[in-house]
Amino acid sequence: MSIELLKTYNPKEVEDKIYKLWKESGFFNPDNLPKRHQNPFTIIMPPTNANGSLHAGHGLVMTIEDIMIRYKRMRGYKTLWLPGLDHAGFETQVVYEKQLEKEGRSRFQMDPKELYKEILDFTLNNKKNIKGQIPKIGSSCDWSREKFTLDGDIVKTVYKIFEKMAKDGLVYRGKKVINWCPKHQTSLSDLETADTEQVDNFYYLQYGPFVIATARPETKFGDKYVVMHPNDERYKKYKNGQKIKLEWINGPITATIIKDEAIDMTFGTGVMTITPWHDSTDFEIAERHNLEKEQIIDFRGKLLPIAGEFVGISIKEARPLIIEKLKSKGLLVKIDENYKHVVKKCYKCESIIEPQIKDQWFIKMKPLAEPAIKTIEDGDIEYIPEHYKKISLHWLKNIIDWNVSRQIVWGIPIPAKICIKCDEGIVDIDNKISVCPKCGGDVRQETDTFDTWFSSGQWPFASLGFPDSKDYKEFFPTDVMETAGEIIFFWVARMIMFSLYVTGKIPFKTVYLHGLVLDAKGQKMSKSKGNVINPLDLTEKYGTDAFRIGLVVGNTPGTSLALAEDKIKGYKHFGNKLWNIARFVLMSLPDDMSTVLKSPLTPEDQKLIDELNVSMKEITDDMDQYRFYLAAEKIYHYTWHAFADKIIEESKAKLASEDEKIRTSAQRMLIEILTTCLKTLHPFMPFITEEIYSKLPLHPPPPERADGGKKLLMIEDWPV
RNA sequence: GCGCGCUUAGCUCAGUUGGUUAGAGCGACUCGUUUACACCGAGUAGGUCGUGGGUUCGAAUCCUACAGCGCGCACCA
Repeated sequence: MSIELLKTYNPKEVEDKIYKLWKESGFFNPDNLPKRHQNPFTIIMPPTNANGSLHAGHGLVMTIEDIMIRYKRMRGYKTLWLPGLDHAGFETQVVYEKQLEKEGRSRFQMDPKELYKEILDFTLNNKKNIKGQIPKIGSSCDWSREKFTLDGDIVKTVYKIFEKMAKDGLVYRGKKVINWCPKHQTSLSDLETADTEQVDNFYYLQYGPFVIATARPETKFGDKYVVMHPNDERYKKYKNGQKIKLEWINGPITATIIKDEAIDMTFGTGVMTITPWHDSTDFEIAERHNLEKEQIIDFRGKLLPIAGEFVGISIKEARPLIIEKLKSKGLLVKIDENYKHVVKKCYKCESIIEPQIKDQWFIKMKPLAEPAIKTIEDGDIEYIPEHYKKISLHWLKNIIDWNVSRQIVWGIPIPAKICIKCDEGIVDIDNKISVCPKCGGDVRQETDTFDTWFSSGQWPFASLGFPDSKDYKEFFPTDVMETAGEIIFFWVARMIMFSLYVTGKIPFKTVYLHGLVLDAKGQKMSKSKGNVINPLDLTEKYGTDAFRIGLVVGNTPGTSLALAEDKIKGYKHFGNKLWNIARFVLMSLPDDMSTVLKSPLTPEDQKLIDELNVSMKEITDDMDQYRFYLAAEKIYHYTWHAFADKIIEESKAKLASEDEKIRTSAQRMLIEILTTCLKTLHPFMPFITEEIYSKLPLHPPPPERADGGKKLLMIEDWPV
């Protein structure tokens, strides 16, 4: 054949053209696929946070999911990959607040409506930007079904489910100790705090006849209950409820003895005073004994009037001053300077979380977790890698109620009214309630928004149009949820719970979890370290195909991946190798292919085809078992080191043979192996394979093709 | 404290249900410009598979103890 291909493959010339071709074919949309595509295969894309640009992790998500979808599409499934974008509540609000800070502004000086509008503009901008970036990875998702987490129908579903939960008694609003971030001025769920070990001073203080120990003297102003274990022999002369008078930080007080089994007799002195407003253990003790609770620290992290002379001072500044005073009063017994303990911090800004009592909306989790535990234990959901199953079960079995209220504007408003008189919270999705049903008082609109995971937990069925849509009926439950191992609790476990509760079905049959994408040295990427890799820089430099297969080969699910540029570069070379293989094969073929395609194979060539089929069987097996890291490596190895290095080298003699049978057999063998390699490589390297495929002299397209004869590799049959 | 991982060639990692001389990529070294490709080809070196014990005809693979590293969860003041 005459050949017009250059010696070097140029991704830039090819990629945009090919993506356009795919998109225009309509095959991203399952409804447009040819007749043979009957059984649905569905992946809901984890909605991409619309608060920045695509990062390396997105590159991995888009690649793995596209591999799954392209493979199943070629195997004849009716494939739906539903793309989505996420308003990403708190995450986005944090990003935006940082931007405000840089501009010397603050959200606390802004009208909430104005702030909301600004963040909305910011998000919509990012959304547009990201939508332009996703195709650069080659993602064959169905853009006609794209969803955004703030779409009207999504919000409607979320409201309905919230109302249902309220009716089922799964929602309550209560005064409990919550995690308060003093910087972000919102409560956070337990998952949004990070435990950090640190070394602090541990102060032993004289409290009447007792010595108590604390790391937080600034909370001790209001401590008027002293607690010990009922079985502690050392303190058996003190009786529960007994009053004692003692000198404390700001003068004489009367303390009450409380006996409670929560006390660890072996820790410290076995005696402690409690601060129920700022500690959940203390809160529980206070609840058990019906004790008074008093706020000591305000929501900004400053001391309240109960602290007397220290009022208005921040915790950090107050602590040494208080210790100084205690010392001068002779109440400081000793200081242990090596006290190792764990403090909770805001996972975004690392501010120390200040526990506070606050009225918040909670979801009762035990009734939701139990069916999920059963389903997972029954093996209805496959976890890849499997150990995530244990991790999930462990979390589900120890689950605690979920605070879903956030004091931020960016998110879905909680549809409820709050009674101004008695503080009752009333779920009101239709905005009809104007009088408190409990006390008859006036009500105000709730201003808190939902934890973003409350709505994303409902994403698989909400995005498909639960409960009445055709899509929901056809594509739910979905097949695979592919997402980051990091959000196994935040998202995966909650989707399972929500889905079972709302639809009675599992949301997906398989969970495939990938690890973190790290930099070449194996370090976590962060803007402050300056080691962030922009995936689009790599696709620009080495081509998208090289980026994709480089990301997948050797990357076992669940383990983090060091993204080395050299590796991507290596696969660019592979792309070029493939390109030249195609050039060689095409050069070796005659202009008229009709005899070649029907030509019988010599036993020697037949053996090569048989060996190819054995390899393909193995690769198909790996694909079915989600071992893409192995499948990719095998097809790479076959193409380069079997096909190019051996089969093609040996074919040169055959092609030069005097015997026409040997020549045509070799030609047929070459085109068949090349075609098979292209098909098998297509999920990993879609652009170059599609481009080469379009140049091959092939059989006429099968008659049932909906595309009127366009030879798109994308919908060809998978070999084997 | 409880739980989950990881430890294999200089580096990054595979090794699927235990089975012949343990693999790949990158890197190193030697040779080679043969007309598909130097983004190439032919070849070489390099590992007591973290340590000790056990199961087995046979273990990198299963069990157990220990060590080192990483991560998650937890209300020890």
